[in-house]
Amino acid sequence: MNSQKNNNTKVYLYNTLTRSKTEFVPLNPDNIGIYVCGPTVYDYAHIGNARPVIVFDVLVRLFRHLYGDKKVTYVRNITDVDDKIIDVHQRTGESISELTSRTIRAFQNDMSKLGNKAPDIEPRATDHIAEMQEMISLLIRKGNAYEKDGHVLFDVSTNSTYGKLSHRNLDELIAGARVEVAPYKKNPSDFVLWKPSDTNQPGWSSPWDQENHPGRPGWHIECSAMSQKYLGDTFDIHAGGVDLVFPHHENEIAQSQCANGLDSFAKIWMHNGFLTIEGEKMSKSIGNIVSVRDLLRENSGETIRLCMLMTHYRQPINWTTKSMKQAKKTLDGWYSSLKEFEGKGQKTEVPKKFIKALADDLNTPRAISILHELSSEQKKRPSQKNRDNLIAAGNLLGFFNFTPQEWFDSNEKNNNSEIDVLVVEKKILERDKAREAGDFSRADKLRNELTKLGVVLEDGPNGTKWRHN
RNA sequence: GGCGCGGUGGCGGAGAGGCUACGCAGCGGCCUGCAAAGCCGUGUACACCGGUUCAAAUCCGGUCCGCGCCUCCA
Repeated sequence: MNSQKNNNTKVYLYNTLTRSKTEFVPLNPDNIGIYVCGPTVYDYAHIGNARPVIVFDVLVRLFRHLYGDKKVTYVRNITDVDDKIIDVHQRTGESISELTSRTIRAFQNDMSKLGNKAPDIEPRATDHIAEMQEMISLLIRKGNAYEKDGHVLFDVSTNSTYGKLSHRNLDELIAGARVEVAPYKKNPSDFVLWKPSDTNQPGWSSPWDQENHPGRPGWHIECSAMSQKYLGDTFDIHAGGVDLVFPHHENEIAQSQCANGLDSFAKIWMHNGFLTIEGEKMSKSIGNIVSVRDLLRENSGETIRLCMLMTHYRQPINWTTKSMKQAKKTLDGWYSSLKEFEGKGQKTEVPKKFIKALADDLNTPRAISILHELSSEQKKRPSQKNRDNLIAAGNLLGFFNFTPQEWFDSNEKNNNSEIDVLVVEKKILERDKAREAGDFSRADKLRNELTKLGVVLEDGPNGTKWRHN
């Protein structure tokens, strides 16, 4: 319905390339291209993997709202060839194709539960080996890459602008190199475009095979090849976690620009901040990896999403159960303000200031404060219009996918309580009788019993309602 | 060592030269048989030291602390 939008909301985005916030001007307002680095599929997604997905889902929603549903192409890749995948395969014996397709399904399922819309295109690296090989050949022909012992390496010294994204210069990189220099590298900073596989590793035949030994691509080349295929040589936005700035994105830029021209490739680079768990880095050795799957067992996807969006995307975020509780409480409040005038909602314009907050480099915390305002307005002066406003704004962030009834009912499940509804109803009836009879001490006793069970009673003009605490 | 980010009230978290952020919690009140919800009101803040300015949490310099990347980890 909103395929054609005209509006004059200016969007400002922080660009890692320039280290500044500038007005976003689409290369082509009829087709805005966004490429987000997706997961390597060797294990269930953890909460850190979810951050870019949620954050850039909001960006895509905003763009669709401003420019029209059909005017945005959102690509998020899937890395399904990688040494970590091979490791898991060799450890567990599960075939690589089984492991990756199972993990992809789980990822898509988890992300959808977090309120994320699927990307338009979700290309898999292994479906694009030919495109990668083509780009590698081109780089060799142009003199930007060389072959050595079955490896193809990118020759960083041929790229005068190398380091412009991460603001490093080659001399520093060489001087500060902590990595052992592989014997086949001309320069310590050269990186692999293609490498030979052992017999027990997945491989594809290539022009660089030695004695018919197949090989596999290096990490960075897939994003260069796939973004080019689906978004063209030059497109609007490339995004991912900050940790990808170097070397991944730096290397992508080097490959793509050497292949397609120095002014090609993504115009704006966006990076979300890092996430820690209760103040510590998430790591296997500490054993504090929090999977989305586990969180979803006890929390609604909307709660997790709100918790994520309460912090601005470029800020570091510390993931705690405390902030999850606060997010849950906030959503309870919003949903309870939606109880009135339920039913025939109307599509309304999303309040301007809400859009403006998001258009200011995705300022979700400010957008959320406006949601509070709208919710409070609805509590003070309930009306269909106020309700619709709150819903429209919330929807744009991916909230309010439930009715209030569904929302509060699901609390029950998430609390995984063993509250017996019949017992509760019976006690409430007893209490009502006691109250009518003026036996308030008995009424209070019954209330206390229910409180202990985690049931909150709300006496209103239309009788007593109850909900889970 | 190099590159980069950050330190805001009890907690979470925006803002970025002068104007209440906001939310949670707290406190006082209204309402209520009592509560809950809701409403009204309210306190506490910009790591430290200098500087620029009529005015600095916001700009500049320095110090301290925390974190990330430089290891195909988002």
